[in-house]
Amino acid sequence: MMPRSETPLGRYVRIIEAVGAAGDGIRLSEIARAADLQAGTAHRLVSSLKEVGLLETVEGTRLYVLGHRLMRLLHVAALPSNVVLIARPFMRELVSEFGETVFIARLAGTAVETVALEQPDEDYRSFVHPGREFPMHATATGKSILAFQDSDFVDRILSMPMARFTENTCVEAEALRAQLEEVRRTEFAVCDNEMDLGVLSYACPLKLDGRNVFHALGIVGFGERMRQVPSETVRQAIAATAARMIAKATEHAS
Amino acid sequence: MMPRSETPLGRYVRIIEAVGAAGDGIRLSEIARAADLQAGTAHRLVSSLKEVGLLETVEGTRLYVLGHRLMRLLHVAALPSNVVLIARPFMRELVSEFGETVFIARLAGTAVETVALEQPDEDYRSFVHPGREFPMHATATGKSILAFQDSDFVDRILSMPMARFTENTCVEAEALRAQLEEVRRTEFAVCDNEMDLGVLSYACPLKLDGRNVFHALGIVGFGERMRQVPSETVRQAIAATAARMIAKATEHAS
DNA sequence: TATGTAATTTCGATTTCCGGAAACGGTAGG
DNA sequence: CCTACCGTTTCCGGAAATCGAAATTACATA
Repeated sequence: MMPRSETPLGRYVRIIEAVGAAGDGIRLSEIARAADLQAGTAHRLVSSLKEVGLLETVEGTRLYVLGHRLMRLLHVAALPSNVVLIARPFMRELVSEFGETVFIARLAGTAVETVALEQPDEDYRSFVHPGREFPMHATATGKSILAFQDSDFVDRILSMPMARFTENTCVEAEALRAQLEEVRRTEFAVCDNEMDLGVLSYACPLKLDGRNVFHALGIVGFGERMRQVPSETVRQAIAATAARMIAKATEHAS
Repeated sequence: MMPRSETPLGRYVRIIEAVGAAGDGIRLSEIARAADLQAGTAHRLVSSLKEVGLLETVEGTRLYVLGHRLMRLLHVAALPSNVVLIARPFMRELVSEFGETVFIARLAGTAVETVALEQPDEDYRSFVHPGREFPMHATATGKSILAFQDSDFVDRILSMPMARFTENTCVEAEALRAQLEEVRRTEFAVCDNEMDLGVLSYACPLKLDGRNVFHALGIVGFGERMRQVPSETVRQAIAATAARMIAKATEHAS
């Protein structure tokens, strides 16, 4: 028999991640495939997870979803939701400095979701709305967040089919990995014509708890207008603002 | 040796919950006590959890916090936070029907946190503010949420020291359990003079994902004014509104 | 430096877990 | 009705993880 290479705990976690990534229910066979387990083993592990309340089956079906206990942990761990309140004045500063839309996005599922938005008073149309979701591979905020996830997660995202929105949309895993490496180095991401035609956007990661990156601060507008300012200027401005926001948030927490 | 009474998985989860509940770092000895484990065992389990990225130690100390992998899982699993956007018009309906403040609270740590608020135009002072936290044992929203958690969690909350804000504040575990049972039955909770003097509030649970309760819809105002309407009328109104909100949210999700 | 507490490591006996394979029941589709 | 797939349960033998207790080491802080 082949020697065991992994601890049981690791398998449990992989299963949970597979179920979480699926979002709206996943079947046992898919779990087994995603976590690279044999059917019988997968069934036993999944049953244990269900037993302790980390997984559930949705009523009447054999689809697995994250369980009550895990969902509660999510709330108990109190993901920073007061961010928005703290962030607003900082975002307004950027809006008046550059005259463009400024927003905060966060990791949600396998995409990024807009959670806060400030825009110039004269702007009526905007590309982002609170609650709107964007793919990670074709947005500056998405790349800012993805760059700071561990490689398992990045692999999963990059192996999913990626939509091509424009000619500029990069859908090749290796090229994207290079972009992410650059983002890690500079803590700055660009999305130029990759999502909406004519739209340029910059972003930088937000380590709201001083440790992990699940949010990003972005600025977005028409490329023609945005390009009148050097990107380095924007980089410095949003990086500085991000730093002050984080300082405020951590001070607020203590 | 005594036979093992519990599966390792259950211990892992209890440890994670203990760390999550602590919020800003917890020491090994406290974990051992909270999860009812001997020091050596706790250390081994915690090390395994750290190994797979579910826990971390905060830089330079021996305090444990939830790890990157778990935090990401929580973000991945998080419901889209557009709840508030969906809720607003429904909440305004209730505001104009009763002329009182209406709000949504959610489980946050071991308390409830206000996440949305609508109040009558003429009201300047209010008892709830977005971001403000309230104890679970002395608020209608808190009881609405707590009533639908599993008994381990309820035990943990009720065994924590509970503040007595007024003469009406119930701080006895058994009496509170009875109240929770009533809330489970009626899906309706009352907080009469238990938190702020002269203030009466009602709430009902919100199963936003159709399955779990982590949010509650509440209405609050001065008791004198509020009591002019029969509580049954309020119950029916907020229950109906909650149902419509959930319908909207789930429809929106699909 | 002394002293107590917390953290970590060691130990052997025991239990659990693994993969592989095989069998059975249910269910959907042809 | 038959077939194919999925989910579920069972068996095995060996490898690995688990347990509590006790011993050792690190860390405070007096």
